[in-house]
Amino acid sequence: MAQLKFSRQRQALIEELAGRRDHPTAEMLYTKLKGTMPHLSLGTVYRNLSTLAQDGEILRIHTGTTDRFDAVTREHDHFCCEQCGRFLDLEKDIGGHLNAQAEALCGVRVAHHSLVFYGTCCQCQTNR
Amino acid sequence: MAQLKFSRQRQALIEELAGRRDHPTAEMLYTKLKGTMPHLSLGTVYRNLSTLAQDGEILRIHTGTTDRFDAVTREHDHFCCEQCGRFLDLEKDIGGHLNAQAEALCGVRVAHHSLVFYGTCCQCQTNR
DNA sequence: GTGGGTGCAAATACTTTGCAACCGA
DNA sequence: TCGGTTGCAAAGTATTTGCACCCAC
Repeated sequence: MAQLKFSRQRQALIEELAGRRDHPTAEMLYTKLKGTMPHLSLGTVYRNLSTLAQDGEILRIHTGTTDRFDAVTREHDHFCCEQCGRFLDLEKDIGGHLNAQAEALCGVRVAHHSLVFYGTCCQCQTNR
Repeated sequence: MAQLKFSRQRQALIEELAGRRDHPTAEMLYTKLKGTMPHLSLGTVYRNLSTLAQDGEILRIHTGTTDRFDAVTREHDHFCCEQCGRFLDLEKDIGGHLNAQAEALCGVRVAHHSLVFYGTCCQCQTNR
């Protein structure tokens, strides 16, 4: 992979993502940044998010529907509400446990930041 | 949701899935069954897999790329090799742990069978 | 000037859906 | 017969990619 060159778009993306805790989708970031950068394109957003995620600068979280992104790369997991889509942080206190098991079973180390727990959040449970 | 009626296609799908341990994709099941049911369509496969998963008869596993399906609904987790796509079962001995944390944090119960751990399997690690 | 980055649009990958014909109860 | 199911094709959603132009170095 070649050397990264500075770009206004990537910089804005990094700063925007770092400033929020709601694990936005590519579309959400695009819509927000489009306000100040009218010519920004969705392809550019995806391109940069993919690059940054590959370089480990940010997290890309697969959810089954739309991927979410997270500037917090400290090891932690996530909870996704299957009803309302709310996406929350979970602290990680079970990493060692998981890795021990995965390693014993198939000789791997589990990638950090890779867990999403699905369920129904308290709000949605109340509304049922 | 209306009452399910018997169908050859759904029956074949259930049996095929029950007979394998490789967590096939919809496409893989379609290709296999197409051999004995030439008129089978991919839409039917997806339709039935979605129904069965909703009814809890089978598991639908989101992987970030193509969804995988599993006839084993006993509570367990999965490991996905990000390099070769190998998809393995992990036994579950941490369910209580996870649920306790999730419940304390956001008042939810985590859905069963929902975890996929990403990493690099031993084969792929050797080849690097 | 050169090579990486961008905008735009088209393409891709996966999955769902509308509809008329079909089939199980 | 009635209503769920199918096959087929078209649509939908999320993401990637080709290409000509642009800009950081």
